[in-house]
Amino acid sequence: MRSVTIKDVALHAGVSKKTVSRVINKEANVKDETRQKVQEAIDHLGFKRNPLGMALAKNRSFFIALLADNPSPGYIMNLQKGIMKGCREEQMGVFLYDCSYRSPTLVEEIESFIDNTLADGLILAPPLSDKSELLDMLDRKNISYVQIGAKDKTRGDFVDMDAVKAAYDMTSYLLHLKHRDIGFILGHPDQYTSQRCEQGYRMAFADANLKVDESLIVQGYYTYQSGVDAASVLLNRNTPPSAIFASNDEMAVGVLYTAQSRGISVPKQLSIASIDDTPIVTKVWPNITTMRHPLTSIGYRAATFLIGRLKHKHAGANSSVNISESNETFHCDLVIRESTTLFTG
Amino acid sequence: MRSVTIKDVALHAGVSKKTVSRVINKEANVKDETRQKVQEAIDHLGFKRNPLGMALAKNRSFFIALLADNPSPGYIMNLQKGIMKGCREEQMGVFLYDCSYRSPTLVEEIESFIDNTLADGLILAPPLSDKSELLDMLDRKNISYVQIGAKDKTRGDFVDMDAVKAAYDMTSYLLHLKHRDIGFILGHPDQYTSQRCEQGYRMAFADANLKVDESLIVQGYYTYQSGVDAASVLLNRNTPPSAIFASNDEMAVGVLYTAQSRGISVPKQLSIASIDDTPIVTKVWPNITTMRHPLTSIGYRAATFLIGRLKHKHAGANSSVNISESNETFHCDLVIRESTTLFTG
DNA sequence: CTGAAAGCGCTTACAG
DNA sequence: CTGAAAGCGCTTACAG
Repeated sequence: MRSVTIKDVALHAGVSKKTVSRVINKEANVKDETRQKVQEAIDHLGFKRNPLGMALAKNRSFFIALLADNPSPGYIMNLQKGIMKGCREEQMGVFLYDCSYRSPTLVEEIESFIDNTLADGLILAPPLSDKSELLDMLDRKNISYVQIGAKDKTRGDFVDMDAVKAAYDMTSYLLHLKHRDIGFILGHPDQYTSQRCEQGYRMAFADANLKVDESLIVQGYYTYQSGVDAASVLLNRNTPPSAIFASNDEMAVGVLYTAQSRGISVPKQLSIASIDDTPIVTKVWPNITTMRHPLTSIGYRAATFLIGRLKHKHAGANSSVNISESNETFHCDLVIRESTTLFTG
Repeated sequence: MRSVTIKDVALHAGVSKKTVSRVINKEANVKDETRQKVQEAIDHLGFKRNPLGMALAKNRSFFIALLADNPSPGYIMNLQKGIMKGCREEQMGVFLYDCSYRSPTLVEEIESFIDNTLADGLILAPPLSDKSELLDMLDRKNISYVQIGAKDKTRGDFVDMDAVKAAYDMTSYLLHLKHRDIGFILGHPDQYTSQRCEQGYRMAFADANLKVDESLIVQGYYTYQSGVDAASVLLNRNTPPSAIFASNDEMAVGVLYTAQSRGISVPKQLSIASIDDTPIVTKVWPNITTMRHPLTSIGYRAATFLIGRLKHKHAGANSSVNISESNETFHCDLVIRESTTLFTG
C-alpha cells in the first residue's frame, strides 16, 4: 500500500512538485488560485507529507530528546508533560532517553544515541545538565541543547527555578512556625541546585539573626533511600530536630517513612517539608508541605527554547546573527499541607 | 560540517556504494579482502550510517512508540525500562506518546502522531489496549502493535500477566491470615484486567468454601483518588473489613492514606494489599504487601515481539508465511511486607 | 563476488 | 508566480 506523495498531488493538480511543496510549507508567492487547486488535490487524495523525506532533504530529523537519569519518577513525568506540549505544538517528536549518570561510558552512549536517531536537539534534565564532558561532546557535534537547572550557565540555553529562594522561603516558613532546630538534607553534592538550596537555608537563618547548627545539615543524594538514611542520622541525635527540610520530595518521603516507622508522629512531633511538589507528596499520609516546582512550565519553556534555537540554526546564512542565549528562571510557591505545624516544644 | 557518507567510504575504499552498503549491513557474498578494505575506510573516516537515508529507502523508520495513559507513573516507568532495553539491543528508537484515554479525538490524535513520526510499530499499554476503535485504525493502516494486558486476544500480539492467579494468590494469602471480611476494590470497569482480578478474588473464596460478601466489593478506577474514595465507603460501614485488597498499588496507597488519616493503624487494625509492586509501595509507611507484576520483563518481551514482527513484515514476499501471533503470560509473585498481618479479631 | 542505475519523498538552488 | 534539475544518504532490482 504505497502512500500518496507530493508527486501524486502535483500530477493531480497539474502543477510541479515544487509548487506543491510551496503550498504545504505555506510559502508566500503562490497564486491563490494555484494554492487552492493544490489544496483540493491534497484533500482529495488524503496526502500527508512524509516527514522522512523532508528530514533527509533538510538534514534535520524534527525530533528532540529528553535525556534523564533522575531518581524521582514524578519529576521526570511532570517535565515530560511540558516538553510534549511544546513539541506537539511545533510538530516535533520527542524521544525519551534514560541513561545512567554513573555509567563510565555515558558520553559515548549518548553520542551513539544521537547518531542512531539524529535527534536535532536535546533537553538535559539534572543531573545530566551538570556533566561538562557531556556538554563538550554536544558542542563538538554542534547539537543544540537546553539545560534544566544548569550549573554552567555560561554556555547554552537553560531554564531553572530559583532554588535559593525556594529553600529560603521554606526555611523562613519553618522558622515562622517557631522551629529552631531544623534538620536540612542536602541534595547530591555534584548538583548545582543542591548547593543553591543550602545557600537559601543559610540565608533564611541569617536574615532571622539565627545561627545555623552545622551538625543539623546532613548529606543526601536526592534518592528516597538517602532520605531514609539522613533521617536516621538526624533522629538518632540526643536532641533531634523538631523539623526536617529535605531538598526534594523523594527524600522527604524517606524521612516520613523513618519517622513513622519509629512511632514519631508527623507533624505533631516532627514537621517535614521539601521542594518539588511531585505527585507522591499528595499520596502519602500526611501530605507533605512543599515548594511547588513548576516542572511542567519549565519543560514547556525548555522545549520552546530548543525549538526556537533549532529554527534559527537552520535559517542559516541569511541571518548570520547569533541569537543570544535564552534562559528563564521560575519561582516556586509554598504549598502548605499536613506535614508541618507550629512548634510547641 | 557535512558528515561522511557511504559515498565517501566507497571512494576511499575504491569500491561502489553498493559494496559499502553490503558491508555495513553485514551481508554475505563479499570477499573478505574487500570487506576489510571497506571496514578500514569506515574506521578511518569515522563513518556512521545515516538512519534517515536508510529509513527513506527502506520505507520504515526504525522507531516504535509506547502509547500510554496510565494513572500510575511507576507502572509506565517500569514498562518503559524493559521496552528501552529491548529496543536498544535492536537499535530501534523509542517514542513516548502520552495520550488521554478520554479524549473524544483519541484515535485521530494517534493517527496523526503516526503520520508525523512514521513509527513502525506501537506498544499499547492499558487502558489503550482495551480500545477497539484504536485497534481498528491500526489494522487499517497496517501498523504493527503489541498489546499489554489485552482484552481482545483474538487479534495481534500481546503480553500480559495472569491477573486471575495474582488476585487469587493474594486473596488466598489474606484468607490464610484469617481475614474473612476482605474489602475488594475493583479496577476500571473498561479494563479487562480488572474483571480478571475480580474473578481471582471470587475463586479464592470459592476454593476456601467461603461466601463472598458482595457489599465488600467496591468500584475503583485504578487511580489514587478512587482508592481514597473506595476506602471511605468500606471504612464507613458498621462493620468495616479487617483487610482491603486493591487491584493496584495506586489505589492501595489511597486506602492507606484514608486509614491513616482516620487514625486507623495499619496493619494492626487494617491489613492492606495490592497488585503491581511499583516503587511507591516501598516508599510509604508501612510498605505494602503486593503481587510483583514483572512489568520490566513484560516491556522487554513486548519490544521483542514487536521488533520480531516488524522484521518479518519487511522480510516481505520471500517468506509469505504469516507468522502466528505471539503472546506470553507472566506470573506475579507474592511479596509480603509490612501492611498485612494476622487477623486477631 | 561486485557495480551502475534508478528510486525512496522531499527540498534547495537556480532560472525564467 | 512557477518549474526542471539535482540532491539529501541510503537501498532495491538487476545485470554481469
